[in-house]
Parts: sequence; C-alpha cells; structure tokens
Amino acid sequence: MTGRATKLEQALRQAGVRVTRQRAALLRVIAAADDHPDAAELHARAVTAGAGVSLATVYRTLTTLQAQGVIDKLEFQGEPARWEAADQRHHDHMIDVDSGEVIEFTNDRIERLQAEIAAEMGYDIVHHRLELYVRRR
Amino acid sequence: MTGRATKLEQALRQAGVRVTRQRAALLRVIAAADDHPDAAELHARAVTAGAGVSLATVYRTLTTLQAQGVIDKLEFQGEPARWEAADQRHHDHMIDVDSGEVIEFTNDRIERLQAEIAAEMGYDIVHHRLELYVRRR
DNA sequence: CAATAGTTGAGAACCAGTTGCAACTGACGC
DNA sequence: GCGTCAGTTGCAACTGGTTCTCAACTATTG
Repeated sequence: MTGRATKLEQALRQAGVRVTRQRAALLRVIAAADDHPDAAELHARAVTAGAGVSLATVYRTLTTLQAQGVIDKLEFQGEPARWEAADQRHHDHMIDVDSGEVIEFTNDRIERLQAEIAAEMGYDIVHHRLELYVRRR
Repeated sequence: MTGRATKLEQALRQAGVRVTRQRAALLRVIAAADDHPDAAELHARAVTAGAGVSLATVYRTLTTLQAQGVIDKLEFQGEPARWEAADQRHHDHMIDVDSGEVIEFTNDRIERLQAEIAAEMGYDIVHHRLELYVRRR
C-alpha cells in the first residue's frame, strides 16, 4: 500500500505537483474508497482519518488530480459531482434510481458503435458519457 | 402555427395547466428555437419578443413543461441546463468540444444494446443519457 | 538550510436554480 | 359577460455546490 502510494506520489512530484500532507491524505482516502463519493464525503472521510483538510482544498485537489488523470469526475443528474480512482480501465455507469447505487459496466460493442457513429459524421470522439438510469426488475 | 400552438395549449389546459401569457410566450420561443438554449437564453428571447416574463417564471415554466412531457432537459458537463422541444422521437447528442455545437443523432443498435446490458444485470432502463464529446476530423 | 513558487484555510463570492409571499389572473360555472 | 378562487406571477431573499481572494504557510530544489 505504501509502495503504490509512494509510486503515485513520485509521479505527481515529477509532474510538478507538490505532494502535501492534505493531498497525500486525499489520495489515501480515494484509494480506500470502493464507492463513488462526492467532495463533501471525501472531506468528511479525510477529516475522520485525522487529516486536517479544508473543503476548499478538497475541491482544489480533486481538480488537480483530475487534470493529472489520477481520478475521474462523475456528474450524474442533479447530484453533486462524484469521484472515482482512474486506475481501472474505462467503464460506464448504471444508476439504480431507487437506491442511488452506482454499478459499473463495460461493453466493447457499445464503444465501437459510438466510434462508428462519430466517424460517419466526420468526428473523432474525445470522450463520452453513458449513463443508464435503471430499476431492478 | 397558431393551429399547432393552440392544440398544444389546449392539451395543457386539459392537463390542468393554465396557459398564461408567460407560458404561451415561452411555448412560442421554444417552438421557434432550432438550437438548445438554456433558461437565461430563453428568458432573453421571450423578453426580446416583447413578453414580460421573469427569470423565476421561466424556470418554473420549464419544470412544468418538462413534467408534461412537452420539453426535455439536457444537462451537459458543467454548463447550465439546456432545453429542447420534446415532439421529436428519442435521440442522443454529440457535442463538438471546439465549437460547442450540439448535434442530434439516433442509433437503434445502441438503444438495443443498452437494454440488453441492463437486462443481463437484472434491470430495466428507466431512461438513459448518452453524450459523445467530439472533435471534427 | 535558505530561497521561493506552489499550496493552504477561512470566509466571501459566485452561479444556477429555487422559494416565500403578496398581488394578480386564467378557467370554469352561472 | 362576470365573479370566484386555486393556480400563477414577480421580486427579492435564499440555497447548495463550487470557486476565488489573499495572507500565512510549506514542499521542493540548489
């Protein structure tokens, strides 16, 4: 765990991003999260974990980490933005409208179709967003 | 033009929605728009067209019309919500990241795939959102 | 260890959108 | 046509999430 964290921190340093106490704490919180917390939740977890961090810094750090490609920002309908570690491979999201639960999934055929559609119209895809708002059968 | 508008207004009235001067004006502005304006823009257009409407009423009316299924709300990344008339059949959106232009498209295969994926995991799709952020080749 | 450019905390500001309330007005019935 | 009254409006105050300002601090490099 320390190994991985240090590696990532090293990479950030090399990219010119200072690894402050606050940022290290947030990196740990994000690595430990297996859900999709918003900024307020990440702040609460960091504080609970004993790190003195302000909410403003949480927002700034999330923006910084996103710019570094370390985390992804998820903006579902109406809710505050949520965040997830970016170390996995690309996936889309299903949101259970009753429970609010977020389920990740991948489907290569959909990915290919999207690229085809864009190509047909003379475009390249920069990124995309696919969200299925679903209800359990 | 008056024919169509009156028809829609009649339907709204029957649904218990009062067709006030402000709402009629917004319906006209929305029907005339071939782009995807946000609330502030719709307000500006209504005012320019000579209708006295407040921004608060624009927001309230948009919510009402959405509830009636007359218009759809589009929430792209970070920007304020945009709106479009709902009288066409379902479609998704491509957003040109350079120009901000919004292009509509439909693809039945993608629709089917989405339903399949949800079904495989034991869910039914309530609604979905697919946005391709693209760049011209 | 000193220098310094990047980072932080606190609170104010911001922005899109919502709401409370008193004044108003469509739609229905007569 | 006209009164009735629940639904609607405008304004200004408010909200919630997020960003900014600025003085004090601190991680990094030489």
